[in-house]
Parts: sequence; C-alpha cells; structure tokens
Amino acid sequence: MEFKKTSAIYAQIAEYVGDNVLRKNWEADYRLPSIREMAVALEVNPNTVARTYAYLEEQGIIYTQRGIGYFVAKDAYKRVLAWRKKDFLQNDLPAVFKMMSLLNISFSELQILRGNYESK
Amino acid sequence: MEFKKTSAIYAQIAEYVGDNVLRKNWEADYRLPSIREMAVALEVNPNTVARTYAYLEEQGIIYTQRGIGYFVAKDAYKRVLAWRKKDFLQNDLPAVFKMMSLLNISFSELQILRGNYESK
Amino acid sequence: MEFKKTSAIYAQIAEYVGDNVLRKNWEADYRLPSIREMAVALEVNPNTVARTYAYLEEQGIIYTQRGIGYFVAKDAYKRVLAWRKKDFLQNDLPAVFKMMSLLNISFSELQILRGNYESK
Amino acid sequence: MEFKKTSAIYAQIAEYVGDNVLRKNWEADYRLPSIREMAVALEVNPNTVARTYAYLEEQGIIYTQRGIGYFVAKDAYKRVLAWRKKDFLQNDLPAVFKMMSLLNISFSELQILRGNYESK
DNA sequence: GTGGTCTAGACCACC
DNA sequence: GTGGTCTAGACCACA
Repeated sequence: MEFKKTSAIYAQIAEYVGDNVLRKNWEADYRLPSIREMAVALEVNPNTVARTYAYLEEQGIIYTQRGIGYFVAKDAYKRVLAWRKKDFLQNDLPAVFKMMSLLNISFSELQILRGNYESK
Repeated sequence: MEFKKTSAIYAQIAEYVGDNVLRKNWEADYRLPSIREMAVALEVNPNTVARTYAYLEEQGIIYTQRGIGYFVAKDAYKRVLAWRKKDFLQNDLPAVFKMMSLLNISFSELQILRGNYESK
Repeated sequence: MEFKKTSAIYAQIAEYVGDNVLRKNWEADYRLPSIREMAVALEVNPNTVARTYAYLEEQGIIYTQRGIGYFVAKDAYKRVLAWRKKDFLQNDLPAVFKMMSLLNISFSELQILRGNYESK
Repeated sequence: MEFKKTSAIYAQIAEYVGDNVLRKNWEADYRLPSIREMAVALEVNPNTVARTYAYLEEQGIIYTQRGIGYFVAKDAYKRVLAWRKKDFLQNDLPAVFKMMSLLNISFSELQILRGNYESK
C-alpha cells in the first residue's frame, strides 16, 4: 500500500497562484507579489517561492522582467484552465465517480446536492 | 496560508479497510489480516495497525476475539457507508463543486464525462 | 479458574480524571495537566497519558485545543456520572450483594454501618 | 498515584477456598482437593497451591494430616466469616459508600436495586 | 511550550 | 500463533 504524501509546498503555492488567475483576481500583466513579499505572507522560505515562480514560468503562466518582477502571462488563464482541467478530469473526477459508485449515490442525487451547496 | 496535510497513516489504513467492506471483498465475520501480517504487508509498525483496528472497533465496524483475531462486524457495511457518505458530502463534494465553478464545467458536461468513465 | 487482573494503567488514569470531575475539583473548561506533566507526576510514559486523554476525548469528557492543552468538557460531569453509574450498577453492586449474602449481612445492618462511616 | 496491582495468585486461591466454606460446599472435616489436583484444575504451579494451604492452615481454617491431605477445620466457617467480614467492612464497604456519595445514589435507591438483583 | 503521530521493541494473557 | 498494553524516544505542526 502506498500512503498519500503531502504534496510539495512549492506545488501548493503554484495552485494558489493558479486559483487567483482562474478567479480573475490576477489578470494578464498583473504584477505578482515579489518573492520576498510572498515568502513573508505565506511564512515560507523565499527559495520555495522562487521555485514556484520558476515552475510557473516554465509553464508559460507567468513571465519575468529582470529587476522588476513577475507578471501574469497573456494566455495565463487559458493555460491554467487547461492544466487544472486535465488534473481534475484525470484524477479528481474518476475518484469521485468511484466513490459515488461505492456509496450508491445516483447522479440525480448529486444534482440535488449541488443545488444545496449553491444556495449557501 | 494553510498547507494541506495528508491524513494520518492509521486513518488511511482505516479507509483501506472500509473500502474492502464497501466493495464486499470482506463481508460479515470475515477475519482481517492479523495486526502483524498487516504491518508487514503495509510496511508500517504493528502499533499503527493496532491503532487502526482499535479505532474501527470503537466505530463498531470490526470486533475482536482475544487470541484469535479481528473480524468484520455484522453491520459493518451500514456503518462504513454512513461514515464515508458523511465524509464525501462534507469534504469531497464541496471541493468538486468549487472546482467545477472555477473551471466552468457545467453539470451536463459532468454527466457526459460520467458516461465516458462508466464505459471503460 | 479465572484470576482477577487489574485494569490497564490508562484506564486507571481515566478513572482518576473522572473522580476529579465528579468531586468538582475540575469543572468545565478547567485545563488538565499537560500530557508531559501528568506523565512525570504519575511516573508513566507520556504515550500512556496520551492514550487516556484520547479515550476521554472520544467519550466527550474532555476536549483538546492543539498546542494549548486538554480541557474539561461542558457536560463532562453528566457524562462521567453516566459512565461510572453504569460501572457501579453492573460490576460493583452485584459483587457487594453477593458478598452480603455470603456474609449473612442484612440490609438493615448495612444501613447502620453506613451511619458509622458518615459520622467519621 | 499508586496503581492497583494484581493481588497474588495464592491469595486469590485462598479466597476461592473461603468461598466454598462460606457457601457450605465444604463443611468441617471435608477433605480438600490435593495440592496436585488443585494445581492441575487451576492451571497453577503446585508450589502456589501449597503456599495457599500453608496460609490457610496458619489461619486455622484448614488442618493437615501428614500423608493424607488437608481438611476443613471445625471452626473454619466462623474464622472465614470473621476474616472476610473484616475485609468487607474495612475495604469494600467504605469504597461503595464513597462511590454512592459521588454518584448521588441514595440508600433507598440501593434497596430497590437490591430487589432487582435478588429476583434474577 | 502544546498535542498528534509514528517507530521500535518488550512483556503479558489467551488460544 | 493472537491481541493488549506499556515504555522509550523521535519528529511534526501549532501557538
């Protein structure tokens, strides 16, 4: 049996950035908090944030202007969406359907539950 | 920012046992692997498995016969179902709905995806 | 012949805590001695005290605040009373009545003895 | 805190013999099971039974005829009664009254409970 | 400092 | 062999 391990902190920070892009809090060319600011805010080592930013830059989600800072890329929304959608469809959703099957929860039940959450 | 932690190993083992009950691999009065066997198989300390079994016994999901072993309780299925359903509705489902909202995935889309998974 | 065993240490500590609640030495929201303090005071391993506290928490008799300590629950008195009353009626009392029968002690005699103890 | 320790096995066997005298299963001059028989029956080392018999002989509850066996003494009943009564009055009863006080159980309640047990 | 978890290894009683 | 308990010592997150 393989036990779940806590995902790396840098990856969790990447998700946090992605969330802000998806929610359109941070749109194209928005300047991200500096590595140092972010590190303080999240109570994390600056190197960890640097790693996150480097990773996001590789993915084409943010870009850097040396000496100025990091900015949200033009097509960041599109890319984040693709990235997260892939994750969701490949990992989360199958797990949910599997669980629904085990728990004998029908799809119509799900629709009702969905209504409950939205009304909150 | 609060980082996600994995649940404790003993709790993950409890889920594993629960899964086997839900899948009806292990039915009422089925004898669980002994604490020591399980510990070797999962490569954890026997105390950790003992903790899992003690926890499940409290929940009325398994029972013990001293010197013999642990067995699946009569109404284990019912209890596991209630336990996992509560978890699913309180934790997993809200996360899924939130993600669907972020990713702009509609409910009808979900239904189609569901069909794809089932046909596999 | 089945020889009498003493109850586990962690259970005896639980009784000790219960006594303090029943005597109203420790009332609602009273902070229990920390696991380590208690372990030193009772000369047992911290794990043993931790086990006691975990057990009492499950029973709803105490609650925990991470990083702070354990506290007596609001309805601890009620719960301890129920717990101990059940024990008393099921175990202690039958033994006493059996012994009275063996010793030919009548109920009225008991009442007199009771008076003697109270006057002390 | 002093934890309860299991009382010595030889003492528990002595209680067992005493019970049989009190119940008048074993009356004056009744021949006790031999040390070996008793040891086998109780799954105990013969030395332990020997210790019990020696102890009971000291107390004048049994007597021995070398090469024949152990027998219940003439005034065994009287002596056992005195011995157990002392124990009961000094140890058990005060504990019970203390517990009744903690649990708010009145004497009249006790009388009712007594009726319940007797009818079983 | 606090509790929460895990490992390692031991001893006991029961079967 | 089984489970049940206890000790010793470690690391983590929270405050």
